[in-house]
Amino acid sequence: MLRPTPVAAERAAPRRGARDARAREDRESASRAGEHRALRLWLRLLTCTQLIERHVRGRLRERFATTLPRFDLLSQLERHPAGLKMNALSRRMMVTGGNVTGIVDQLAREKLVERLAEPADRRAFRVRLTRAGERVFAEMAREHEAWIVSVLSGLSRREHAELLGLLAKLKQHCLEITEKKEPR
Amino acid sequence: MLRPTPVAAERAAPRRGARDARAREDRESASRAGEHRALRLWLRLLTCTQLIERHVRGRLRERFATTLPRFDLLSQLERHPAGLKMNALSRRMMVTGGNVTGIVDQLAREKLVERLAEPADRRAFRVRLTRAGERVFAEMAREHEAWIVSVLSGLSRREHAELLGLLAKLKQHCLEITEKKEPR
DNA sequence: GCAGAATGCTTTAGGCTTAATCTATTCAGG
DNA sequence: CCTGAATAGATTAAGCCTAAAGCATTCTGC
Repeated sequence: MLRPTPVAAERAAPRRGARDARAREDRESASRAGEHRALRLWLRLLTCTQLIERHVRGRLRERFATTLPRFDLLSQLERHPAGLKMNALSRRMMVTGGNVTGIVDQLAREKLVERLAEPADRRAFRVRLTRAGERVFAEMAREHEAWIVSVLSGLSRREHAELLGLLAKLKQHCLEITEKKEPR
Repeated sequence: MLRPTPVAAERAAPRRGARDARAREDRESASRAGEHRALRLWLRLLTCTQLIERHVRGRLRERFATTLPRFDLLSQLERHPAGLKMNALSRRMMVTGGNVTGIVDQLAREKLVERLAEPADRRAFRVRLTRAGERVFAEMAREHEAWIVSVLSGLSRREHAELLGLLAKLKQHCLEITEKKEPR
């Protein structure tokens, strides 16, 4: 039971060389197979993420009339009670600074976050949760965790660990590649 | 070696019952651990997808002055030379119909796709690649595959298969959950 | 036939996102 | 000091995306 070939069924078993008319396709079959493998993996990764993301967005919307970016920003602040600067938020959320400006504007208007002057640097300021923000976020976070647990409950504890490990490796490699290209 | 507790290092090993002051935290530690596990897995999945997506978007932009949704739409059409109806595109791309309308409008303006009347149903039509669209897409697809292969090259062939299998299971479970909630 | 439901697509309003550009402030060398 | 570079945020224009509403056409059951 070392390798039950878990996805063997995916290729329609086109016995090699069985169709002369398709010789051109067969010619590059080795490298093509490798490339298709990567492509399929990427598409599946994307699909999974989108499915979960859509699920969560819908829930946030119907339960709390809010959005994922807003929730994400609040959750970053919740992990940093002293507050975060705009560029720190931008880096952690993996979005551009202009984007953060808009979201903070909204949340500040709703009194869920506040901008605090940074005495040491008059260009910058700290964004921090208000009391109301903490209360509202705690409520949302509780349900949010339940949604995630539920959506991932199709995998066993062990599979969770395996997936986490594989994604760690993938993430590390992505960071290396993209850092090389965009040294920033 | 049946369960090497792969994520054991992540919690600061609070020996059970060793700290009376933390009794409340320890009480729910089992379920809390499960929840954090799921949350961390989800965040990592999201990060990986975003890293790759951003990489690809940047490349498409700098190399072909195009965007991922446009590329995605062309690639769907490339797999269906006879053309696809709008709602089929919408389903395959996992976006709403109104969105597809806008992207097809653009691509049609650039003469990369064309709308063909559907004699059997005058409400609908087929969207199909033009010759120019085929040519342009072939060029892009070639490079795109190379980017994906490169970005996934940090994992071995075997790890690719494992990841693909785990994601298949996850995807299946997501589909079941979201279908139940939104029968559509 | 025909009324009502369903379907295919578009439009609209609003939020997210980016890249590019701008202003204000800080920093680094001379 | 003072000038130029770098940094922190905000702004802008343009594109993606959604949900909801609207229009035209087709289907269904009577």
